[in-house]
Amino acid sequence: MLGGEGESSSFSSAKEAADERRKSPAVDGGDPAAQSRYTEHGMGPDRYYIPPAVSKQSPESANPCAFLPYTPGGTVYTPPSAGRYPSSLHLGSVLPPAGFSPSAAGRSHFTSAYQLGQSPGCIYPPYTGSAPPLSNVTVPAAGPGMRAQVYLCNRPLWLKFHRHQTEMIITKQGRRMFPFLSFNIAGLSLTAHYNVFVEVVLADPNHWRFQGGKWVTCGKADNSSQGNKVYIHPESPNTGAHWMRQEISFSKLKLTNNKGTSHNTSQMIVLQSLHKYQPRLHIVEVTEDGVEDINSDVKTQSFTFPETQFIAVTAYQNTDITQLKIDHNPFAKGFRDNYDSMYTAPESDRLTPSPTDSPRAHQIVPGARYAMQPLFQDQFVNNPPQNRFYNSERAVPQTTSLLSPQTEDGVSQRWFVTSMQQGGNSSSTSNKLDLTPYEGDYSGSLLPYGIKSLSMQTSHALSYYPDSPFTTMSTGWGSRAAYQRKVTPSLPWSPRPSPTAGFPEDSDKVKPQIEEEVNGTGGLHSSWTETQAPALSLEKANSYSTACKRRRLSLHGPSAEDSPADIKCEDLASATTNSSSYSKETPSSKGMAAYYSFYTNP
DNA sequence: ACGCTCGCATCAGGTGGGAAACGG
DNA sequence: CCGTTTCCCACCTGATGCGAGCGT
Repeated sequence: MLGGEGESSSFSSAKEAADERRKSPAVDGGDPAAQSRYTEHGMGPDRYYIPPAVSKQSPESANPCAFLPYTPGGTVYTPPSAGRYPSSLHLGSVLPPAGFSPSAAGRSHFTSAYQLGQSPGCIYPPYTGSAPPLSNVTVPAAGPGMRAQVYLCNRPLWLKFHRHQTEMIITKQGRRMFPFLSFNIAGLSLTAHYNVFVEVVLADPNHWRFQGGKWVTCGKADNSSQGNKVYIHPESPNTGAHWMRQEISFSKLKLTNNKGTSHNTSQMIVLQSLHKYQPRLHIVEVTEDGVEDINSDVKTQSFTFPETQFIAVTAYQNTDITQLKIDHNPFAKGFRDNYDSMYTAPESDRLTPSPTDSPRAHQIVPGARYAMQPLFQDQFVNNPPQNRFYNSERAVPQTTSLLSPQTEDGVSQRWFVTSMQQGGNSSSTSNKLDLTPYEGDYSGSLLPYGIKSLSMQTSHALSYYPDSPFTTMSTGWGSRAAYQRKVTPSLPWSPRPSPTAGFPEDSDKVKPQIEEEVNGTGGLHSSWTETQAPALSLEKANSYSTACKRRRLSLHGPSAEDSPADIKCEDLASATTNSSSYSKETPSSKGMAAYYSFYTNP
């Protein structure tokens, strides 16, 4: 995939562009000036985000799949002294001087009030149904001033954590988020340049404490926090085509409690333990040099996904969260206690974690991880494409209908936030994401949920990696091949050229891409399944059993009903009989067919 | 001889657990 | 004293380097 000649040429040009970009203060994380643009400067940390209250279903909600019933309304809790808009964003000259009032300054703030429905076949009642595939979604024609739509790619996984109140470890040296933020963006101008970054703001004005098995408020939050609150995506600035081409992952974003950290500030966001935070995605239109384009009507758009709220901790408090982390985070595989049981399927059916397994399988769904890891690793519930993690947080161009998981049945769960003005805030201060819509289906069909998620990730997730399984499967999973194909380590700012599409000139391919994603099938799929079944080595399994002895039990004994993590592979298999694909005897050759069955058989 | 593929060893970095240290 | 933070540990994965084997 990356080996193409055309590709290399595009890469070189991209590299040059990257070099140019590095000069841009806006993107060079190492440049203080650049940093200052987006880092918190005097803008108090005292900005709070109050989750949107449950809203009445919007008209769109009529079509559960099309848009989530959740409300718009994410509001930003603004202490008297705080500015209304993301304070941490000190954009200086780049941003309109007068406040960041969405309407006034051309900055829009969106919450996940709208989520792109997945499409028919969605297993979650609230979402399923007539959800239109992406193609049917009203996506404004790309162009300057257009409002973007953002999908939280791994929303299902986030929801799993959210149900237990997500916790994120913060350490002095910085700890990556898990789940991490991963988005798909649509509606940007193909040729315009944008900076994409995440800001983490206080979600509420309280200090939290884990007591009696649950989180309770304990005094007021310390608003004196200081330090960087923004993480600029390494590939910023880049064209809209580039951002829309594949998922945008923030897997390398690190959280720290070390205010004095002087290194890697561009990769670290400073938080305070026991405080609740709300990540927000910002998309700022800039000039090619990374300077905000003052001629643009819509300069900045912000998106908030309530389910990504989390409480920063230095040590996990809720064992349910710990278990979820262990179950889904490949790097924590050593702590899994049920590793053996996970691989009860015939050797031939065991999908080896490696090379696709974990890291690539980051954020996998519990059940999925055991069986279709490689396939599902990504977004669905979770898994981000591998290269996003290790090569550059960014995906590979979605060439062959890999763009989106929302294929066919549109099962792909992309939660989409569209232009929703910041207004309409609910007075509710509840920090809980309103899961009403989900709870029903979520708890009731949790299993399916995960499964579906898994299936979804496939195409998309894989697309992230230059050495995506899809790209290499045809020739086998040789780890070697995968490695060799990995994107050459490039400068952080290097725009990642799309192997198949030149950058950014090929932006016109984005559209077709979307269409592909909607139609979603790729010949690659079959080959993928055929080659992605490397068996888990017994040796590995054995070594793992040792680790399993260290098993840790949840003090609260998460009930099976509400602890997704407890769902075992076998459970999934049985529970998803409909989705025959999950059968232990599922030959890898059935792969894709089975794979899709997940979607088609809610 | 040269280039390529493959396997292995090594290293870096990520993970949660647990004990020790810290601080109110 | 108790809650929180820090540090170290074992484990895991991916990346990288090296040498062996093979074909041209």
